[in-house]
Amino acid sequence: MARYRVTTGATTWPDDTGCGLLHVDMDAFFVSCELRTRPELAGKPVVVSGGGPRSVVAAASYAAREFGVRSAMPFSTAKRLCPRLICITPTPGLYGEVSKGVMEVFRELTPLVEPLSLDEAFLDVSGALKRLDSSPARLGAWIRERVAADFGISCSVGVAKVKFVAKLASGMAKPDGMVVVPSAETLAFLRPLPVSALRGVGKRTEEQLRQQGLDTIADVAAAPLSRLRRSLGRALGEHLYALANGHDERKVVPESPDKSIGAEVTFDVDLHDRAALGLELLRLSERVAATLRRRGLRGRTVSIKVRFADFKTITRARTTAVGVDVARDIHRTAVELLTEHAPTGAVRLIGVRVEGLDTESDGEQLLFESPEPRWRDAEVAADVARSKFGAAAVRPASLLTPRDQ
DNA sequence: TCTGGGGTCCTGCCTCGG
DNA sequence: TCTGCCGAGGCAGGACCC
Repeated sequence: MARYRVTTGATTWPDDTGCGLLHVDMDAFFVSCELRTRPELAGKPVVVSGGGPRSVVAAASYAAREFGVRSAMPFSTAKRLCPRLICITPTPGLYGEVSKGVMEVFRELTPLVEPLSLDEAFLDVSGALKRLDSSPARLGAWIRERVAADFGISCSVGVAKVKFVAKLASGMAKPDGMVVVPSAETLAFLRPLPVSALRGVGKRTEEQLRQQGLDTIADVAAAPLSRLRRSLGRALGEHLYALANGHDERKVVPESPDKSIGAEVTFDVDLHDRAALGLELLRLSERVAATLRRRGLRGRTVSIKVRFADFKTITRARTTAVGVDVARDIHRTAVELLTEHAPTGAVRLIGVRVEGLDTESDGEQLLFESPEPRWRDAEVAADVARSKFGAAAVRPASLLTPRDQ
């Protein structure tokens, strides 16, 4: 794969004709953000992690990765692998702020920027090449220089004809590199890769494919479509067959509407007490409702998620006639679901989610049906107070601690 | 190893109404 | 009036992604 790599300061450029898609991925993003104010930690094994007994690693520096530390790994495991590991707790707001700035740099090139998360985005530069008198690979190099100069963090870029190949390419470019897959070489690039490189193939599907003797993307590309449909289901079978043959019709979509908003919490120690769980549901409902109102959304379906001590996880949902964005309404439904439909037992995680979202204006007439519009006014007033005086400024009385009182 | 938190999408099952 | 069919929508669970 080394032949696709473009070295920094290159004077000759690969054939990138028809490669209008860039995937940009920040390297160890959360850690890189933190290191901007703590340069003395550069080159050391550092992770960003919550620090609680059940925390996992949110991001690991490349020095930490040399010890086998990976993101999503329990922090306790990471510490065992690397006893000298330095742990930084996440700084609220920091990553979003840096991300916003980086995305603005991307938009200097093209309005077709699709953020996938805080630290990565697809860019469709095909329409901008003429205007900028440039090529995709040159624009990729420009982005890497600008992000390093303006934000002090490195990023990796993949350049290809279709989204999923561009994303694979940026993964191979890591850290701090760029990989260009010429359009004509898409299939040759894909063929030797393991099936797990296909988007949508996780642990389970990989196992299933390997049991059928399909180990590489070339194997999947050559497999009969009917067999893939049968063994994986229609949607996934067709999806993987298309990807394996280099087809990915997805366009770069700058904005896609939210489908659901949720919040969940894992307790340091399992909770048994239903009253305590009810309070946690209230806390989570407050967070979800505030996010809904901030984004001008309401949702008709409220669901709860309960994970028990043995890791068995259930979800329960209820759809209402009226769209909600008020914590009191969300909480009421969540508690009903918990008491009426969830078995008792030690709980390690609880969550609340609101689905079936619509913008406030779409559901304006529903306002008149709302049983308690005054609660909404009160919560909106609380939003304003929080924005002025901080998140802890206003809370329901039931969430006050003895110290607050 | 002992498993976060925020999401999306898919599948299978069930119910309901035409 | 009863029955079967079918599509839509709700719901639960699972897989996956970042």
